[in-house]
Amino acid sequence: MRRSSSETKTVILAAARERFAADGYDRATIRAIAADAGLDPTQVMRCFGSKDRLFAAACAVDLNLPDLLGTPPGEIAATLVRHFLERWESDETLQVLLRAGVTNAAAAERVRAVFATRLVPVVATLTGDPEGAPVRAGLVSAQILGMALCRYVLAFPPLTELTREEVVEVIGPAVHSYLGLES
Amino acid sequence: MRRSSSETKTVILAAARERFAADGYDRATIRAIAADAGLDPTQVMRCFGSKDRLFAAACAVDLNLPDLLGTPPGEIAATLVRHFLERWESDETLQVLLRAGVTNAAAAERVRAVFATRLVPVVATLTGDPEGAPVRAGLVSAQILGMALCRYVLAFPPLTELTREEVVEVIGPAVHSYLGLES
DNA sequence: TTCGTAGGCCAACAACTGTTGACGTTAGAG
DNA sequence: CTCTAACGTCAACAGTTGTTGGCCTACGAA
Repeated sequence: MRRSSSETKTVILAAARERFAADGYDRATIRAIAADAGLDPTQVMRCFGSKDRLFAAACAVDLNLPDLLGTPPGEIAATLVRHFLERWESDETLQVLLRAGVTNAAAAERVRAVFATRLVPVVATLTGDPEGAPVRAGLVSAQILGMALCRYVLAFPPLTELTREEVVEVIGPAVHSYLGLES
Repeated sequence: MRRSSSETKTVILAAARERFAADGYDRATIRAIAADAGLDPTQVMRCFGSKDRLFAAACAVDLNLPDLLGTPPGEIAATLVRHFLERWESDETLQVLLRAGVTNAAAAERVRAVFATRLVPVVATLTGDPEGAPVRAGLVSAQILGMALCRYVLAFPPLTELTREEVVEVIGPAVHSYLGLES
C-alpha cells in the first residue's frame, strides 16, 4: 500500500495521540505507535525526526476557547467548564498533555504556556482585573484540571458516574467565584 | 560497611520515595534508586523482590486525617486543606501517589482505595449523609488534588507563589460548600 | 576458634528502547 | 518511456531496563 506523506503523518499523529493519552510519554513506544498506525517504526522517525518531535506535534493544541465575552456573566463559568469537558472527550490532545505533563518536563512547560497565553488573557479581559487574573486563572485551572484528573485519569467511581451536565452544575459555582464576576 | 536488614530497607525506601516522587514510576529506575541509597541494585531486589513490590511499599501510606469531628463546622474545610498541604510538603508519599497514579494502574488503584476507605467515611460521618458522601468526597478530592497538580506538579507560577495559608483561604470555601456543612 | 547465615558486590542475561543505514518498490514529473 | 524522489521494509546498532546467579566477606552463635 502507498500513501502520500501528509496522509501518513496524519495516521501516525492519530495513533501517537491515542498512545500518549493512554500510556503517557515513557510507556508509549515508537514501535507501538507505528504498529497501531499499521506501518514500520522507521516511517515514524522519517516523518517526525525523533520521539520528542513527534510528541511535540501530538501536543500542538489550541484551547479554542468559546466566545465568552458575548455570554452573560452568570453563564460564563458553566460555559467554560462545559467547553473543557467536551474538548476533553472529543479529542485526545488534552489527555496527552495532562498524562504526559506529570512526568515529562516538556509537556509540563507546554501546559504552563497554554495556561499563560490562552487562559490568563481571557480571564483578564473578562474580569477587567489584569493584576488578579493570573491567580484567578490558576484557581480555575486547579478546579477544572482536578476534576479531569479525578474523573478521567484516576477514575473515581462517584465522579465518573456523573453526567457531563451534572459536573457543570456542581463545579460551576466554584469556577464562577474564582473568576470573581458580578451577578 | 554493614547494616541490618531493616536499616537497609529503610534507606532504600527513602531513596525510592524520592525518586518515584520526582520522576514517576517509569523513569525511576532501580539502578538510580540504589545509587541514591549508596548500594547495589541487587540489594534492592533482595530486599523487595521486584520493582512493583518496592513501589507498593513506597506507596504504603495513611492519610492520617486529623480529628475533624472535634473541630467547628466552619473550620473543617480549612483544616482539611491545610492538613493536606502540610502532608504533601512534609513527606513524599503523596507526591509518589499522584505522579505515578497518572501512568501506573496499580498506583491509580491505590489512590482510589485511599479515597474510598479514608476520605469517604469521614465525609459520611461529618455530613450525616452517607448517600451523598461519595460524590461530596469526590468533589473535595478534585479541588484539592487539582490544586496539588497545578501548584506542585505543573508548577503554575501564580499558584506556586501563594503561601500555604493563602491557598487555604482561597479554596477553603469551595471545599466547605462541597462538604455541604451547615453554618 | 569455627562455622553458617546473611549482607554486599560483580558480571551477565534477555528484553526492550530510540535510532540509523541500506535496499527494494512504486508513483509521478520530464 | 525514463528517471528520480519518496514510500515501505528489513536488519541491526548501542544503550538501558528489570532481574538472576555466584562469589566474597563480616558478623553472631556454637
